[in-house]
Amino acid sequence: MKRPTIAEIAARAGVSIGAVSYALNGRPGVSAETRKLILDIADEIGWRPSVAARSLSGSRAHSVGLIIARPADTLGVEPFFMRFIAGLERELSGRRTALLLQVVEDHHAAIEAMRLCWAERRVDGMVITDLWTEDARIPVLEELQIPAVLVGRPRPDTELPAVWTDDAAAVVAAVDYLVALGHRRIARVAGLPALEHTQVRIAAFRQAVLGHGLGEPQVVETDYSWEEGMRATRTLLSQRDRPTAIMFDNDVMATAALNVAQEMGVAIPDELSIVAGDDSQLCVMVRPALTALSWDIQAYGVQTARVLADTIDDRSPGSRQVSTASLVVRASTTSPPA
Amino acid sequence: MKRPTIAEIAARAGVSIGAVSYALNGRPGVSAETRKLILDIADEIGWRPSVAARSLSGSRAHSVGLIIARPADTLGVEPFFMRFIAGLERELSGRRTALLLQVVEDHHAAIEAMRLCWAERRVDGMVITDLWTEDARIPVLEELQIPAVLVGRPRPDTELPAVWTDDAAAVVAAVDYLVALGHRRIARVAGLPALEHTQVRIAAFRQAVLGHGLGEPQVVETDYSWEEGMRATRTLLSQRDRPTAIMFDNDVMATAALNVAQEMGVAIPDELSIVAGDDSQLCVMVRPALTALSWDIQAYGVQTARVLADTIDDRSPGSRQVSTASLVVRASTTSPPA
DNA sequence: CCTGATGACTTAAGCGCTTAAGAATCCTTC
DNA sequence: GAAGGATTCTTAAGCGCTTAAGTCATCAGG
Repeated sequence: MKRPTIAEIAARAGVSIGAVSYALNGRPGVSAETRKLILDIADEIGWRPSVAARSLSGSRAHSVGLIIARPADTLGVEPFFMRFIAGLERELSGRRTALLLQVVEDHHAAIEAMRLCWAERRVDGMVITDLWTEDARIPVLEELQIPAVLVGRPRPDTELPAVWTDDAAAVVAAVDYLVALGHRRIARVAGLPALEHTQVRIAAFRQAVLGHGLGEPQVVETDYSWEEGMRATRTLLSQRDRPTAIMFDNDVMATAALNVAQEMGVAIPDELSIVAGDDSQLCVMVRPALTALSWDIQAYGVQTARVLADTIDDRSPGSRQVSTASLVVRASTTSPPA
Repeated sequence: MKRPTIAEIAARAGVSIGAVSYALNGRPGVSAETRKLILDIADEIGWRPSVAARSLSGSRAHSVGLIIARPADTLGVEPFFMRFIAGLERELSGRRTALLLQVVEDHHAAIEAMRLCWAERRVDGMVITDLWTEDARIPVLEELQIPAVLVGRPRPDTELPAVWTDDAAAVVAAVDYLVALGHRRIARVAGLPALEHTQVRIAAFRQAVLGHGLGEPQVVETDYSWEEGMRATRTLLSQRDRPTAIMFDNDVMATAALNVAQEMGVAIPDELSIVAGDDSQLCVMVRPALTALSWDIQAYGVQTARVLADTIDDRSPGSRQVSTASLVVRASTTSPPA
């Protein structure tokens, strides 16, 4: 029941382990005949290389790391990560690379986890999500020279490749849509202000609204949670000149808004249009179903894995953009009340 | 910029690498003085053991595997896994053990992934979720003698330890609650019939209903998805003597029911009471908020990690039961119409 | 003072694989 | 027919760590 090693293959084939290694790795130095014999034996006894051994000599861990920094209870409802991970996997499994997942409480713990993971040589590279405007992980990645790919737009403060989607364009499209419906007072409930993409979206939103000559729009910042979505919506709807449309930075908060509106007697979509910043089953589950910015998260994961693999192999892939989100119109948006 | 090794520590401390190894592992054979010196140096140069090297000699990978078999798009909305993983991590990180996550399409692929993962010596053990009544993974685990823990009740077909929650008791409690409210026609929308816990819950449900002298109850089987939740609800509500209460096997389907009911003009909870089988933010997000069976998934993860660690260390921990789900009453249940 | 135990190390083998360097064989080529 | 070059292997070192076995003081007991 011992797991077979190349030594066993070598013994059976009557050659040295060196020859076996060459054969199995498709390198020159063995005749076609011998190679076939070795491969056949390996196949027969079900041999698989020990990652530990390969890592030790080849100095490759054959794994990549993903560290998610979120308080545990916020996790789960956000469908983003599971989709993204599924995408990563789809690409990684073909490359015989494993995904090491870590869930930690906060940014600080994430950096510690990163350092540890790297020091223990557990991974060859890392996927960095939830980028902050000022992100303390970047200098650490550079200091330790960790191959990594940023899930977010390319940054001036690093050479690290990024995989990104044109958030700005998507936000602009949504604003254009609302304006075309006749809305003049459009507000935004943004996510964590420390996150880079939050800022990008806010900026795009402002520009779009100003571009339509609608004056400085209102933007409320939150932490992406259900609770803050409720709070923000309440704040916005309690004002005198309350907005006729609100764009939310994710689907969870948009759902929260639905409840607040009901509670406050604000009809949706007749008195208030709502756009969710992420699309997921959640948007279809609620009534009215939510108009949302929909993007292919799994494809995002696939691309990310590819760029990371290239980075690890020193093929410096450069940043890559994936398709822009598209607006899926459902029942939560319509023209504003006369 | 090279990562430090024990050889460097040995050189600096003026001792052999053997001594360093003993000191760092807290084993006898070095004086307190020398030990302190070594530890200080290790700390100073930021040494961390290379997992690869430890794995090779110690024959421990210091990782455990979790393989999730779900079509990618079903993933995400179900908050279960993220919570569960967060629980696993909380326990594992303290044990310097990493979590290797794999997401595959189906059961068959899961078995392949298991075999590969084990053959490559990537993990020391595995967490097995979504157990089937007849589960092809069990014989494989036994054949390869893979340490594993089953997330589900102990089984007669294996010695593998299980971490489980008393699903039956929870279901019975929910039925009792509905009966106490006055319901006499209670139906159940169950999850995947191939899954073991689905069967357990169905059996408990039947028994409870029969025990109250309410006759054979109606049970519809589904795949846990939103779509089938809709379909099942439609089926149940289109009958002549339609149920006055329905218990769903998860939160997603219960949410779907809310929509179907609205669509069919069935008032909730006045004309139909709904109980969700899982609790999550989702249950609070919808209107009316859903009465649900709530259980501490994170704690489940923690216990699972513990039992797995013990299994790996050969401390044959035996199965462990975690706290039973409790019924959280919200707005979706009330007495049946007169 | 010698014996035997104990403590504090060192030595060296080994985990399973990669890979540079060496050896043996065969084929060219002038 | 000898030198040079391929081709096909073997040898052995090394990756960073663990650990059984060996060495050498030191010290208590008789």
